[in-house]
Amino acid sequence: MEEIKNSTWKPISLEHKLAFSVDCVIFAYDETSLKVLLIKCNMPQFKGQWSLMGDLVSVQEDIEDAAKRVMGKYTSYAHYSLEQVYTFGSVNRHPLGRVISTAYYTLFKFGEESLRQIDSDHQWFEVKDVKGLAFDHDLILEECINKIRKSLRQSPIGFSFLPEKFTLSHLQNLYEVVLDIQLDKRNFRRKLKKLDLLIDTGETQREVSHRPAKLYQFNFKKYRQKHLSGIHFEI
Amino acid sequence: MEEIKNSTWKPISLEHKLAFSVDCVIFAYDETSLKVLLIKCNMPQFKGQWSLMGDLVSVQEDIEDAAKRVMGKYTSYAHYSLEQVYTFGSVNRHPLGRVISTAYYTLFKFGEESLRQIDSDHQWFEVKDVKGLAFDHDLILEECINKIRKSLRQSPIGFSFLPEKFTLSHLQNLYEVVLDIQLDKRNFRRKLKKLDLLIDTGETQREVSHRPAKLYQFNFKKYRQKHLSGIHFEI
DNA sequence: TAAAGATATTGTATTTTTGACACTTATAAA
DNA sequence: TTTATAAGTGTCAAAAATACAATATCTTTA
Repeated sequence: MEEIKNSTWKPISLEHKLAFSVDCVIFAYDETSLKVLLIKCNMPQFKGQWSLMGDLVSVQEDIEDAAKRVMGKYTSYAHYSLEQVYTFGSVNRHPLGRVISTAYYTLFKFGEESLRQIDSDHQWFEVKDVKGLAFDHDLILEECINKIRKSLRQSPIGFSFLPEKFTLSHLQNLYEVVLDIQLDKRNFRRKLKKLDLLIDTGETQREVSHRPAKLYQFNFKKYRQKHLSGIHFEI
Repeated sequence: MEEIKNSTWKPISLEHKLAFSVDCVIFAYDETSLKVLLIKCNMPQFKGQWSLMGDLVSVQEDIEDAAKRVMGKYTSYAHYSLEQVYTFGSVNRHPLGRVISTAYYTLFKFGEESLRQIDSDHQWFEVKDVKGLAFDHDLILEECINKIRKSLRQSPIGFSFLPEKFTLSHLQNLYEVVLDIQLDKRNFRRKLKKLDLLIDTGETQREVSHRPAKLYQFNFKKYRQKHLSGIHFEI
């Protein structure tokens, strides 16, 4: 391997070679709660505990590619959002040695094709019930939840949770569940109308035993235009 | 060194040992512009270019401690804010090998003791004039500027730029310079009064050749209380 | 086929917040 | 005492946020 030198131009020592990983928080939303996918930790130090999905990053791999690779075990990640959240670098965060880790999260689309087969070592949990994860993963999850809540209000990531066409009630429910708040139906709809970022598809729901709702699509193109002109988004 | 195993319990290979650095963006504000401290890059690949301050993180060092160590060359960092911004992990971002780097920024207090002696290899630049930095530092700086602007509006980081006691005009000027906007004096003051986070010290400016302004302090304690109760801050 | 059940859709009145705008005041210097 | 300089202050109109309830449309069931 080629030699790396530090800023004072001395050859890099072993002191400066360490392991680097990505930890991926896979969120999903099922109309009643925000869920996170966890895996059973097989390290003796964390026997019986669950952890986030993660893996070491190889020297020839971009960290974002590593995150996509980890996500890719569970879904066709290309369709989903992927956000870097924070990098955790305490010396003792990993019991087997120095591992710095960057956390990413992604959102699973509701109503589309489901996960690739997951074995009994994997399980979905409601985020509000999660506690006692291995490593510093409680902290990582907490930061990711904070970030997703902030982003949900200030960017259009929520639409990644929903199918391409959705009703206004679906959208409102998503906000209520993820943010854990109650919203007024009329005020919510007025706000979205003023944002002017939804396309009325002209279609309505099928096979529901009540008045069918109109289906909308998010207008990503118009959003990007507004975003580039510095127009603020807030729900 | 102890052996690290990856998630499939095979011994870790050299493929998973790499170098990790921190890059620090040191901002300062001098009443007329937002400035950033840069250092001349002494690598032949970037001859004549400037770069951010950074260094490799050693295996026994927390990444935040490494950032403080880098900052500490220039100031008594303990008093200053330190924010992690983003981690840059492209395979080819460093010409001498694989180096993943986490970016931090800090804000220098205006009007307090100045920098430790900096040599001719260091220089302050107005952020709006900076271009053509070494490595991917243009990108890193851009991300830090975006973050600082966002944080300035949504958290009380601006006060880290100011001396403990400041006038409302100082504060307004800070917002105008860093955000590159114009603010109405009366509306700005009304907003701050409603936030109810400033303490009137009872003191006024000394030795100014005009009507002396009142001096205020930021009420960090009250801010923390409000913040914990989920009350939103926005200027 | 009529009634019941379920969810969708819509408007108004009140309060709060924002944005635009100009004069008076306090101090130092001339 | 006059002048220069920045500090400090209030109102009106528009926009946004909040609180609140009746009607419409579809399916299911009696």
